[in-house]
Amino acid sequence: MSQAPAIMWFRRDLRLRDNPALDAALRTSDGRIVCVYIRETDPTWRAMGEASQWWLDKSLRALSADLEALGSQLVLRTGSAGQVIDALLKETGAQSVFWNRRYDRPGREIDGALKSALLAQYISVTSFNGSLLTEPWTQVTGAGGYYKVYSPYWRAVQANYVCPPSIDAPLSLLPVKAETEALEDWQLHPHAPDWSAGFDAIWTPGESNARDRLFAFLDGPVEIYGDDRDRPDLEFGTSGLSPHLAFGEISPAQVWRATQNRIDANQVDEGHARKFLSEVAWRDFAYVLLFHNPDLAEENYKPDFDLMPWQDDADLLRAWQTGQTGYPIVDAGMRQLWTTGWMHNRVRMIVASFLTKHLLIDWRRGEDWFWDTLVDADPASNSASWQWVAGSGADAAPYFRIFNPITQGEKFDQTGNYVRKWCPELARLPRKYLFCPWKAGPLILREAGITLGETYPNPIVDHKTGRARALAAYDILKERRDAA
DNA sequence: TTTTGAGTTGTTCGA
DNA sequence: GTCGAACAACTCAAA
Repeated sequence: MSQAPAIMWFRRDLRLRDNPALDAALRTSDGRIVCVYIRETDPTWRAMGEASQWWLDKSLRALSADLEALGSQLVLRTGSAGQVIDALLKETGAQSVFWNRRYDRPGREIDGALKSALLAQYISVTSFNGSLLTEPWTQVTGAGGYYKVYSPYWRAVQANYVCPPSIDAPLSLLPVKAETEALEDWQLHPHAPDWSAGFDAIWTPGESNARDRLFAFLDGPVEIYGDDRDRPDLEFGTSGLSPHLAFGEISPAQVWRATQNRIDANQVDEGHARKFLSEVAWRDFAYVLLFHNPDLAEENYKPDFDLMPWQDDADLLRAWQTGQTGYPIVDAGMRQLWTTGWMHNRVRMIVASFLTKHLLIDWRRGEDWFWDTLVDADPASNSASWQWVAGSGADAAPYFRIFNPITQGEKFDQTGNYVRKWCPELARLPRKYLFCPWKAGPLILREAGITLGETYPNPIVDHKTGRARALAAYDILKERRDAA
């Protein structure tokens, strides 16, 4: 007697291994699983940015191929989740639905409503933690609230987290007939214009590539991660796992397990490896903040910041977006982002500080741009990190911490190769002037083939002036607050 | 309830 | 070049 099929609803968990919802669906259905990805049309949904859609396109392709190799298929549907799932239940006779949980407000609302509706029809619904180490409500302070400071949060995670045993991918699946839309028709690959030409050289979406990246990282770079993670001039200073994690092609539990195994076997330096795990836990921490502050992408975490005198300036914003600020480390970062869909973490902080402090532009403009252009754009990390830099966030940088875009370049782009790669018009400058070309004399500029204001912009704001103006803005903020 | 110590990622200035 | 102190005031977490 064959059991009824089960529906596995894939979201940001595009993998077959270590997928608790898929595993449970398998056990319920003897392998007769309807695997579906829904292009959701709910109006509360924040549409993915173009770079993320590029990634999604390739990731769905990879998942689809993996499922076909097991004898199944990936069903693609467009519509509201409720209608799509309802239709699939009717078409296939499935009697149970499985998914891994999400934590942003639209996602929770959609899932919660669907779950109630299905249970009312006696359809079984089971959800799992497939995307985080620990879920946002599990780490509780002595006073019973959620953690708002990372260090004690990390201590709690280390004390409480028990990494679950790994789950194998299904060995085989049975086909269940269901119509699917064609991925090509979704047109996820950027068009008008297609600015993704540089992505392919860096990224290969998909589960097997995510694992390759993890193990390549654990086989070498992790050994000195604590030092090299801040070096944008190194290709393998960081793991490069962020987009794979954002789409769930690999789970943080898999990352934890593999790293912990290396620690236990004394194959890696424990301090450096734990530093890496603490960065993975930062991703969880961002989800804690998002879960308890669903407006994190739109509203200041600290309401005081509603009084901040931001400046609206479309030209300055455009100069920042296009990498034409006249500060080489900032421009290098923004061009790397535009070309590859990714930016090194250290440089993200520098460009974010520059936008919100030197230019006094609202962090939401930066968050929007990153959301559209990052392949790893994540609803929790993106907003939590922008607010952290801007000073409006939880456990944020003190207001007087204004990154100096010259000394940051000198300190972290140690070889200068980062700026030389992304700002090739400056490549012939001696390192002494690489991060501040306007300080070079006319002879040096001429020898380097640079005409400031023509081949490379003059700084759009003077560092000292910009810093003083940002500090003055915080004074205004304080005055307004105290007056209120 | 009160108290105490601490808080991812920095910069500048002056000795 | 290198080093330590000052930069404010506040919130958080735990004793």
